[in-house]
Amino acid sequence: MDKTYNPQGFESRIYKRWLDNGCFQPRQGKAKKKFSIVLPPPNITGQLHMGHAMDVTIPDAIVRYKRMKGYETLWVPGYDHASIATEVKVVDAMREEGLSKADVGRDGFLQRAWAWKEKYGNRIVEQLKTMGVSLDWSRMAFTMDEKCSRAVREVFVSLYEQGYIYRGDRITNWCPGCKTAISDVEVDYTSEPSHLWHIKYPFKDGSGYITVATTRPETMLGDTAVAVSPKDERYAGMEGKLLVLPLVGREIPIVYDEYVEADFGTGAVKITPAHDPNDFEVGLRHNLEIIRIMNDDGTMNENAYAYQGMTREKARETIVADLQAQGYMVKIEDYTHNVGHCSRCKQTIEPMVSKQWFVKMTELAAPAIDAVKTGKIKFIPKRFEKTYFNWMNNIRDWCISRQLWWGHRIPVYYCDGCGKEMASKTDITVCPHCGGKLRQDEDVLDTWFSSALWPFSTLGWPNDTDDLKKYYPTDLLVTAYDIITFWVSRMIFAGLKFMDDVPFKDVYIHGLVRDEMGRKMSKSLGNGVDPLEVIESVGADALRFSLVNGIARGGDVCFSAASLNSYRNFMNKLFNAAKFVMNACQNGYAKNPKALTAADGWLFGKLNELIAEVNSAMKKYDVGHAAEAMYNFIWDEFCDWYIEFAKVQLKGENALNTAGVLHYALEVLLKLVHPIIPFITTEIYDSLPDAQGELMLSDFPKKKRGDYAADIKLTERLKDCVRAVRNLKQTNQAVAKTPDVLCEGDEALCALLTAYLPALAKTAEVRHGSQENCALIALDGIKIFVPLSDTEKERERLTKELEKCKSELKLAQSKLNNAGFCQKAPQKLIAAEREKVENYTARIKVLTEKLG
RNA sequence: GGGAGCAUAGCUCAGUUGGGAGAGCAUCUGCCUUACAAGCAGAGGGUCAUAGGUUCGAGUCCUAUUGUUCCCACCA
Repeated sequence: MDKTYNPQGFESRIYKRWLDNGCFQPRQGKAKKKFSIVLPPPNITGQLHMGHAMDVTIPDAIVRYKRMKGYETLWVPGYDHASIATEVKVVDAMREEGLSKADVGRDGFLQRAWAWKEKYGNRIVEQLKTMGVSLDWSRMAFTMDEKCSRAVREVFVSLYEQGYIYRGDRITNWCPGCKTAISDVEVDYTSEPSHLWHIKYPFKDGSGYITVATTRPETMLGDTAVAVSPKDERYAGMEGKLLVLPLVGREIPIVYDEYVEADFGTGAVKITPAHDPNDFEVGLRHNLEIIRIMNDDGTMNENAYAYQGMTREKARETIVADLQAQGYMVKIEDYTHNVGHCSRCKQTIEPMVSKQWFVKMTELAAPAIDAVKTGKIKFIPKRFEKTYFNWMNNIRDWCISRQLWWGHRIPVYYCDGCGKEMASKTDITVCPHCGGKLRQDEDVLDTWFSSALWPFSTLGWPNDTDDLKKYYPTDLLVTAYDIITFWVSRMIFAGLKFMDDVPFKDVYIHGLVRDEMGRKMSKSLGNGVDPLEVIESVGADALRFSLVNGIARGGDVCFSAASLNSYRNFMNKLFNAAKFVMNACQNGYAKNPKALTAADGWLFGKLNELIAEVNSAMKKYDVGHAAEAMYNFIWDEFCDWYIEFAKVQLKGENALNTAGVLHYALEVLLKLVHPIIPFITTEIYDSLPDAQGELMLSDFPKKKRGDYAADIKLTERLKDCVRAVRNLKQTNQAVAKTPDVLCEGDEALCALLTAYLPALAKTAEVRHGSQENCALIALDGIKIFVPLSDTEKERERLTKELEKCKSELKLAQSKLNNAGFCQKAPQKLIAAEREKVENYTARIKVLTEKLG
């Protein structure tokens, strides 16, 4: 072992050893049960960030715990092809060479994309390893590898043939930057100042006009009606009346539709079915013409009259100017509204009609809702079920086609000969119906289509593999709350549909990692903390501990340098405690240590309590609670108390046994805390005398047999006495630096004071007896006398303490005098209050006597 | 507009089925005690957002209010 804690010196060495020894592969254990879990696949474009670090630390702690508990444990790694994100990066890279997608063509582009994936895809994987994750790398999966692609095809064709997948003209969120449809969840809305333009739409018969209000005047070119509320008296009897569209001259009707609210704007809405989702619905109801006025890149198309070729922004500007010039503009109000932006390229989303593929969701969602309702799947914390239900109950059809090249190409073929359309699990070129030539659909699938299958595609489905039989359904999914809708809900319906069983039993939702000021870590703010830099400076264990601590409520975690520092210090503490133990064992130690002293028994008993607490927390996946309990135990109980006791005992006749107790306790603690901080524990365990095998493959500690209640009680009283003497020494200058101490009362306690007090509170010898001119410490069953050079201050202290005792006594008595309390409170509490009365009465007597 | 979370020490947060509030950091004081100064010991600091209610008893349960954060919807 090194002289100081130096994680850089051993973390990578230990990880390599785990890999070489195949420690992460499942093996049968004592529990005769399996525990399986899949990793949320990070994007191949990604660099490790704190979100990943969190995604990985919690399950790793749980997986390591289960493994040590004797479960046959499998944690499946993999990564995601990230269709749109990757395509954007590859396009960017090509642009630097002066090339576009059109220049290189589909095949050329895909070649480049795969090359890109080969080059960068592994980066995130290597970065994950520095976190110490015990993923079974031999089962590494990729959403576009052969296995996963086969699953995607199987699912698509099956859904297609069962009629769940259809193609249709629908309004989608069109991104003119990425030139593809994107799903609702890929749109970010921001509130932006703009205007509400009020425009005159004259009647054809010359009898005046209607004023419509709009936030997007450029879309008027595609208007095919004006809608009003049927209840709006201002427009009574006008249904079907024709208007003349300004600048265009097209005649459009007034329609009545419930969607319009009479009290907003002018009560009249221009209807542009091709460029607004609500208008589209109105259009369907009234059988209106759909006129698309923009190209895929957001410029105005051939339906845009004089404005053809202009950008959206330019067209708006020009149209507004023209309307004003021709007297159609009634007024322009300032107006703030929400504008959608592409979450990838940030361009303004254009709702636009286009031909897209959809999955019918209502029927598929029903069993998925049921699975959570009936408790087959549990969310932890439970409140996230509401998010899930809210989403699933209002589910809309899922637009699964993307106008991109990087991804799973939609396996639908069109025959030029007979015009038939078919989906196929394998690539086909000749029409099975007429022998004609087939064309495959140009679009690719939404990335989430393949990740929805992750829990079974990674295990080999649609083949009936051993992995699938053994490990599906998985036991747990750990992820952040921001992808419940994207991903969790889709895995659930896919699992139920194709595996006829839930994909996982528990969903552990954790919060997001924020910065010290509570802001989301983001590239644009530049406030992201790089986990790799953290590992470089303080080690992976300190990072893991700081991520795991304080995640109790599924709330967000603020990552601060201060707390990271305190966990780094904790690692140092553990390291040094281990050094002390090793030193103590140098001259041998008892292999089966016994509770020869009260302190020994106290430690055994407290360790037993800790083991129970950690087990119960880990069973509930409450890693944060377990971590906190161990932190406090190792620092306070083990280091600050037992090691100090041990320093005394090691000088005496029980030295070998004491060394054995230390050895035992350290081994138990290393095993307990290993799941959270695997590196440092392994490094120390390796150095422990007589350690055998890999710590991560060893059995989780069990309670030591024996009843230690009495030892615990006695030692806690000893601790009280030590603290009281320390306090006295610090607060009263009339006490000598190493005072003589006398005590009388409880024999056993007096003996302990004689043994330990000189070392722990820096006193001279402790003898039996009593003395005048002393500070008096009166605790339960014992009196401690410390000589004073000046008794003035001591009188003050005693008076204060007497007052305190009296008020405590009064409080306890008033509780016991309360009839309601005595009748309804549990017996244990009543007894405790009675004991208080006894103790305080005794102490008051002693103090009163002393004060004279 | 709909829904959810949060409000506790100067700061960041714990507080498990209701039984007299805790930690880390920061502050102050004393210690180089041979595992650790990345440490040890001691101390100060909170009307648990506000107002009601249930209860023998409320930080904890209920209602309302205020502040704050997030999710969903996307009203021209």
